[in-house]
Amino acid sequence: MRFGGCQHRHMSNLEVIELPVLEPEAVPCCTPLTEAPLSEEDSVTMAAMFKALSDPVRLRLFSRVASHEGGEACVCDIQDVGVSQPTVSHHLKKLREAGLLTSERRGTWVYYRVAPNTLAAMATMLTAATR
Amino acid sequence: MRFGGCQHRHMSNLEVIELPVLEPEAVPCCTPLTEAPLSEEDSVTMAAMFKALSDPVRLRLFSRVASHEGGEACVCDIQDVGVSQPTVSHHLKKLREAGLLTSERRGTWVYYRVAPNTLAAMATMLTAATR
DNA sequence: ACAACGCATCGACAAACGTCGAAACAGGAG
DNA sequence: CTCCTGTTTCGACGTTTGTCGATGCGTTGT
Repeated sequence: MRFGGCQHRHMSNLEVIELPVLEPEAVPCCTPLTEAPLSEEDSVTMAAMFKALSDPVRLRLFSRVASHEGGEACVCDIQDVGVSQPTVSHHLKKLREAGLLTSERRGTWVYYRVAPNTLAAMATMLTAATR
Repeated sequence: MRFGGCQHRHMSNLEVIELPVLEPEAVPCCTPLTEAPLSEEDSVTMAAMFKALSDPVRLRLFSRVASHEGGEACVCDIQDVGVSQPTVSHHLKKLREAGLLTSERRGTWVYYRVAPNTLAAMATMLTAATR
């Protein structure tokens, strides 16, 4: 099959090779935005997380990973978002560096998952701020 | 008093003049990011909201407004964030255009408040995504 | 009327960003 | 080993962004 590509549903029991991820267990901060003004240091940390989701393509890629069955998706499953494949890879790297996604290679494919900690921090800042 | 500036705690009962605000009652979207992949249109809308908080200075300004007593703050109360006054004004405009803040002029001063709707949309996307 | 203050706008500039094609890298299949 | 496929990295390019000083506008007080 030449063009059949990506007929694979999360196959388990394969050798797992970790790819370099910046911060494995980093839960950055924070208190809700309404409670107290952000410190200069925390603002830099949190702004970087928001910046990761501040691009439409990146946001779509992230939502595709987050909503994918099994909680993970390989690049080939989500890469048709209207930009070239190198650009997709570039955006996934940004999401990884921001601590929003993790990735691991299994054979030929690279699978991305949502890193829950960072998302939780962002949610904490916003939810309590909704009054 | 020459340098006493900004000794004013939310004085009520003053004539209120509305400044131009882009979207008064616009609640953009959305479903949580884990539920379904974002449409291309929604991704543009939501990315713009995240982008508004993607700068450290802007995030600090927003948190200062959000955490200020009375739920509002005038520019002079929050403008010492390490950048020039025109830059502060520029960032506040960005936050206004993104639907995150509203502003109104009362006498000499301009007061900013948090617009709850937009924040709620962002929180909705993130909270349910924390699993 | 005039000066002083608070805030917004304008124009300019360097840095950062999103995008692409070309090339490199990694695994699997023949 | 060699080809093919999936993914990342590399340069390059045009656009956007954050920042500033100078200027303008509206209000207050003298």
